[in-house]
Amino acid sequence: MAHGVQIGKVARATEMSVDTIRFYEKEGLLREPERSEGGFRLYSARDIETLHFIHKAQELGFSLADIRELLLVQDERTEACPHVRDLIQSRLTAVRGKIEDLKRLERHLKQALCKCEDALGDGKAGPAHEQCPVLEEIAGSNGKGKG
Amino acid sequence: MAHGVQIGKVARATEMSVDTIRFYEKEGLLREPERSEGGFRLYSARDIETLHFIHKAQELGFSLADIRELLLVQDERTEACPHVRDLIQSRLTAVRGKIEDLKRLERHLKQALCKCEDALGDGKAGPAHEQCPVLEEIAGSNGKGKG
DNA sequence: ATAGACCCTGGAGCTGACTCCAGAGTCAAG
DNA sequence: CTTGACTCTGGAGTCAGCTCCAGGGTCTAT
Repeated sequence: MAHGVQIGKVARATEMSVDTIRFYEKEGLLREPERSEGGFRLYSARDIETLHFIHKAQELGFSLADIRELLLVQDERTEACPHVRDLIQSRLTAVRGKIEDLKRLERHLKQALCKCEDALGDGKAGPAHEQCPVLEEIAGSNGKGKG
Repeated sequence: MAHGVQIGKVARATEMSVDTIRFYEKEGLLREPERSEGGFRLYSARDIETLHFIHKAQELGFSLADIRELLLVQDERTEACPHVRDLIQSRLTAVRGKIEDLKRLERHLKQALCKCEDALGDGKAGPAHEQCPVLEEIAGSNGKGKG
């Protein structure tokens, strides 16, 4: 076993599960590794790099489909950039949109939480409210949403 | 048909699909509405309010399971607040974490994009790069990630 | 009575990214 | 040679939140 590491070790090294690694292979993200005589997968350092790449790219919000493309591009090592740039551009736009959404969401939740705590603070030994103010608010403000 | 609106109209009013509304009923988010003689669902104004509530709560990032709870709490209209507060609190924490993640992601993507554009800018009529700098970077920085 | 729009049920299918399983084979150590 | 850890395959299952479908029934207008 001079060349290649068994899948279990790779799994431990990359903090992925064995199943996940096989899954990536099946999905075309990881090339088919060499095999031992008995048929065990034997991975090279390069494969482990690929797995790290996948992990990183995933953290950057790329889907596995995106990553498959990135990896292809990496292999062809030709004019990758325009395509990669577009991928990144669209990712970036999406991420920015999401951040805005979440900030709005955060504001709403913060308000809701304040109301909740106000209500709880004053009704110490026996709540006099008919209804939770937060629920009322979610229910109440019908109509606009996109603004 | 004095009482109740058919599902199609409700769908249009709430901008949900007919299937979605039936799905919410099946999932216990929407109570079973009255029926016409022939078996058509007939919704009341209150049902439509519930659907708006679901929509709003979803926008606030609550899962359908959360929303089911919120709705239950709403019905019991007793001491809802502590429970609701906890739900909101955990939502808020999650949202804040996500915002941080996304901001980090945004920075990375921005950097990546800059590199891409630099590379494209100079290799106008025939790229002299062996490899896209962005891909190299994703691949390169192995090791730390949580810091 | 009939056309056409609408609605019914239930059950399957979809997306994305895994996760789990059974039953069989392989490998390293003692 | 046996034990026990590891690996193999193929396929099914999971989660959330829908979405679609067939094969029928209902409602309304003419």
